[in-house]
Amino acid sequence: MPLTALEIYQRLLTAYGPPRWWSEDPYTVLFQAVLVQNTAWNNVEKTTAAIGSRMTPSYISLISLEKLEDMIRPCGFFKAKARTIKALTAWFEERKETIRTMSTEAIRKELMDIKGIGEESADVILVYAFHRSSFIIDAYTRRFLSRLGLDFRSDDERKAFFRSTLRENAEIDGFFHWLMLDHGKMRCRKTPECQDCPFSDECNYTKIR
DNA sequence: AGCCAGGGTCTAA
DNA sequence: TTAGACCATGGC
Repeated sequence: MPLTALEIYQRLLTAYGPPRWWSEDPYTVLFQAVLVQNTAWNNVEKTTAAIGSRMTPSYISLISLEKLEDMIRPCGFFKAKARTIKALTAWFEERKETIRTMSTEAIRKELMDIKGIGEESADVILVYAFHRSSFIIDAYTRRFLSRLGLDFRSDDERKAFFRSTLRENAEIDGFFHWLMLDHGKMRCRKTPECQDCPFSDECNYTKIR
């Protein structure tokens, strides 16, 4: 009998909870969601720390594209990311008063229309910046499911799996995603020691690299 | 010394 | 619609 999403969530909560939110500041979520694209979180943290209190919509929209590129260079793909952050910042400044009146789907479509914002970044922003329900499927999530023997053909199928036993709720979606990151960082990363792992019975880690 | 990291875009078939 | 090249830096 395979695990359900609800059972997975409950085990993660017991093992690692309570989870932390990405950031209380919505703009920090937008900014870091772009920086972290195919990039180690370590680099994002260093870059964010160096930017400090200048990481505001008004400052970022004020400076030149080249200056922004230099500020985020350590995160890689800096030309593309700087353009994306500029566009995202302009959108946020224009829209921030009306976002709460918009449907989740409407916000998602506008985010996806920004070049450099794909499915994952849009979902991260929806959940952690705007508290809208949406499942975030990233590399950690795919690895995690795969190690539990849960294989899918697409991210839509992965989302459907989560949604089948969990109601639409932004807090649950955000906490769940963060718990999977915590789990991946603590357990399933460089070492195969999984004795205390809440999924030791189901996990395929040793078989799957 | 490679390989990988919390992706996304563009192109070819 | 899907696979593969490409973008770029830092850490191990």
